[in-house]
Amino acid sequence: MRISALEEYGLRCLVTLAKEGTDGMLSIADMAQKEGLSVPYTSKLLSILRKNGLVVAERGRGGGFMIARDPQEIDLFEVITALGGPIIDPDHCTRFSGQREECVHADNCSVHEVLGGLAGYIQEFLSRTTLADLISTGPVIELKPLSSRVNIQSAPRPSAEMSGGGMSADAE
Amino acid sequence: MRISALEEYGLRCLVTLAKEGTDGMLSIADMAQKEGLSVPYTSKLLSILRKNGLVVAERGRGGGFMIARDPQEIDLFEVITALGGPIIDPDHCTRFSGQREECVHADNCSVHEVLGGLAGYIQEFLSRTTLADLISTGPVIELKPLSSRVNIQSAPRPSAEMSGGGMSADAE
DNA sequence: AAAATACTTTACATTTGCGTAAAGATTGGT
DNA sequence: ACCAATCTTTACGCAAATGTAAAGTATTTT
Repeated sequence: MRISALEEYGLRCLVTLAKEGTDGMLSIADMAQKEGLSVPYTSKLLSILRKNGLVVAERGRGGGFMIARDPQEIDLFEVITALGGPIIDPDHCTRFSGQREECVHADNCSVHEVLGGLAGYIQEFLSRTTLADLISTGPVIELKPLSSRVNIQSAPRPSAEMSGGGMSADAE
Repeated sequence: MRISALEEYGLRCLVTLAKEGTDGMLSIADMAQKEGLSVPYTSKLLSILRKNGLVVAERGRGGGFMIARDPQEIDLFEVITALGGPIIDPDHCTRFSGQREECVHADNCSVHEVLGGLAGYIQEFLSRTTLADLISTGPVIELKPLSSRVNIQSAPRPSAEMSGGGMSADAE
């Protein structure tokens, strides 16, 4: 359960483009420069965003990328989903079926249910935050309404450790 | 942003152990059987859970694994963190620094802030759900209070479950 | 048109996570 | 003691994600 590199960097690029306004344009080189990323990687990133309708591209001399819509009309759920795929796969149960064809908990799976609930919960948070919220001028973001924050990073971890992995996005 | 295999399967094993009660014991072979996983993989999973203090192991003939505490005392944040690492890395900013030594948004990073907020939000959800909530007998899990759900891929499922009897031996 | 600019696509190397396999260590029964 | 059951640890192969590289396509300027 963590943010993938594509999600992180892609969101950043989008925020940077949003700051340029709906008619401002940035080339791949510009963006790479601004974000401290390599040109090829930035290229891939913007390409994914374009294929998902979040930015529009213009080719040829003087070309570049532009945000596709008003930042207020782009929420983070759309962005994260575009870059990292769905929070919970539609084929969750076949993906995590272990050695069998079908998951042993095919029906009556409390784990799947609670994780589905979590996915919805996350979606709710992301949906009510837009790019516009991320480019407001204040030093600290004012998160929308009921964002009940909690101190993060405080679970005890006795020993040993492992890391979970991310997944990637796909687009046409 | 998705659930890793370790998180999914590890949580399932823990739930299965929780159903056995605080004095029920399951061997790796039993668990592999019950969960439809391979024996070596189950071994690794339970080993991680043990190192994180979520289960206790007993070696030798008649040995196996037992849940470490009352299911009511184990919340999902601890489980997910144990299996998949922190939602947001403490070294988030150096991990996602692009080509530079330090992230270009080192300070004043609205993206980092909102993702930190998301992590806290997720933690809040996971913290208020315990293993006990996942082994209740009702047809559908009753998620704790304010879980503002949104429709997503999780269909409600009927329930009729039984937990198989385990084997037992004495505790460590 | 030719050349320069800039996006587009495909292919590839590297790293990380997933899952398997095999050898080691500990306990209990005979 | 010895053997069998069972957890423990380490090492390995495979697949997916990360990031790079290079060749291709479109547009504008001269």
